[in-house]
Amino acid sequence: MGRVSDARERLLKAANELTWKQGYNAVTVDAICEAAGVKKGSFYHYFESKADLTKEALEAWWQANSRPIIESSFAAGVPPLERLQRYFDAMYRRQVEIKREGGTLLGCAFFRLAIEGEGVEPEVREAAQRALSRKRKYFVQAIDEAKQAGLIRVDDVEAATQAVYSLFEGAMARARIQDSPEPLKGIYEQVSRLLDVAPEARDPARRTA
Amino acid sequence: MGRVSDARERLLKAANELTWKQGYNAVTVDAICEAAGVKKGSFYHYFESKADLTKEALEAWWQANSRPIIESSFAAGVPPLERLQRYFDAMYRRQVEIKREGGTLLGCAFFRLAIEGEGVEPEVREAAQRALSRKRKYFVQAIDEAKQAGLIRVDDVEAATQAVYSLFEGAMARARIQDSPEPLKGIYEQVSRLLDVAPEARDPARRTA
DNA sequence: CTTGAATTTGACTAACTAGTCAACTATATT
DNA sequence: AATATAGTTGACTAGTTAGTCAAATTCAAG
Repeated sequence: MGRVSDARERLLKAANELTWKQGYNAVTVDAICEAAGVKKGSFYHYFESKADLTKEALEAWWQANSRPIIESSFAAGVPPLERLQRYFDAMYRRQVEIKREGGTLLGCAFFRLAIEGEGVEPEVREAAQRALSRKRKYFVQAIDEAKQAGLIRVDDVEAATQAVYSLFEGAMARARIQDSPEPLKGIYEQVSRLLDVAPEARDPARRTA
Repeated sequence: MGRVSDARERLLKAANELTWKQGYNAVTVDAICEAAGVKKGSFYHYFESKADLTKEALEAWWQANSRPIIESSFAAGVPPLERLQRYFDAMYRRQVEIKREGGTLLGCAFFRLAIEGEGVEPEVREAAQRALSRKRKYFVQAIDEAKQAGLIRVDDVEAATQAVYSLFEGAMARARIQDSPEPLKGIYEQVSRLLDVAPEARDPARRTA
């Protein structure tokens, strides 16, 4: 019973866009409401607080955007190293598109928020960290499988995985800082050195044997 | 003539500490004044605005803290690869100490600020970016020298340097996010794989020949 | 068509925000 | 000791902030 509305979804979307661009503390509830075309009274009908909205917006963003992209790159049938390559490629293209559409390259929304540290409600930070940790698991699994399949020769797999993930997130963050996709170029080549990819497994997209 | 005061220095110091921990927008002028033991009227005697203070605080921090540390690691007499090793080591120890002293691991103050993007005055962001770019130059030079000295075998030096720097900043940022120095462990080993360090030049600190 | 729950609205508060200012105080220099 | 100058103070403004609320509106379901 009662009327129906997509105001909640519009608020989640607006919150994400603004927070991704400007940061948690720079974004006001009023600005989110205006961007969503929703009055403040309605805002508090749907969400308890700004922190509550942001937390839910992050989770919704993960489910609706990040997860589909990452899962299509890290699909089960794809060979482990090619998963990484696909993902780096997808992220490069995505960031270029974000910049083309919105004028600014934004990097990773979760990393952006998680790094804010104190000065952001713990519940929000935790939501961002949760998403990052889910993302990292895809890296860990792919690299583990690559090791088991003998595609990489690295000894300390855990340390190498840490490095691969740091390199990727670092490049994404630097791309944002420089407002340019440049740091994201050719990541897979660098990663293949970190993992000591066996020569016969190099450049999996082009391999024939 | 007139009286003397260290209020300006106290303000710079307080601004840096608070902004590093909480971020630019989460920190208020009132909070900075209170931490510095300075009344608001005095604040505006020394600085035009919050952005002005932050900008100057970043520059002062670079000159008084970051630069000395980086220059002692990247000293001219030190072999290029050992410079990197020294720097990673110094940063690891420093972050551990910051966490011990302040309860939270803070990572890189400039990276933290530069990543905020819109929602921070351009002058402030530019000051942070300037510091990051100065830092990066030490990496570039060391790696160039290593290449010229035949210590590394990597072909695309520029791409490798980008990766080394992304890996380092990514690890620092992740250390902050996780509030743990874990991602900073053993970075040099990973870097030496990125650079394809010649076996005879590995682990420069321990080399005898 | 009635009902009643879901949704919308705009005016409201109380706290906080950056920044201003004129009067006041201390002191280095002469 | 005089005095100009640098530094200090606290009360002030005007705008913004997150969050509240009671009344009005809409519409799905009976």
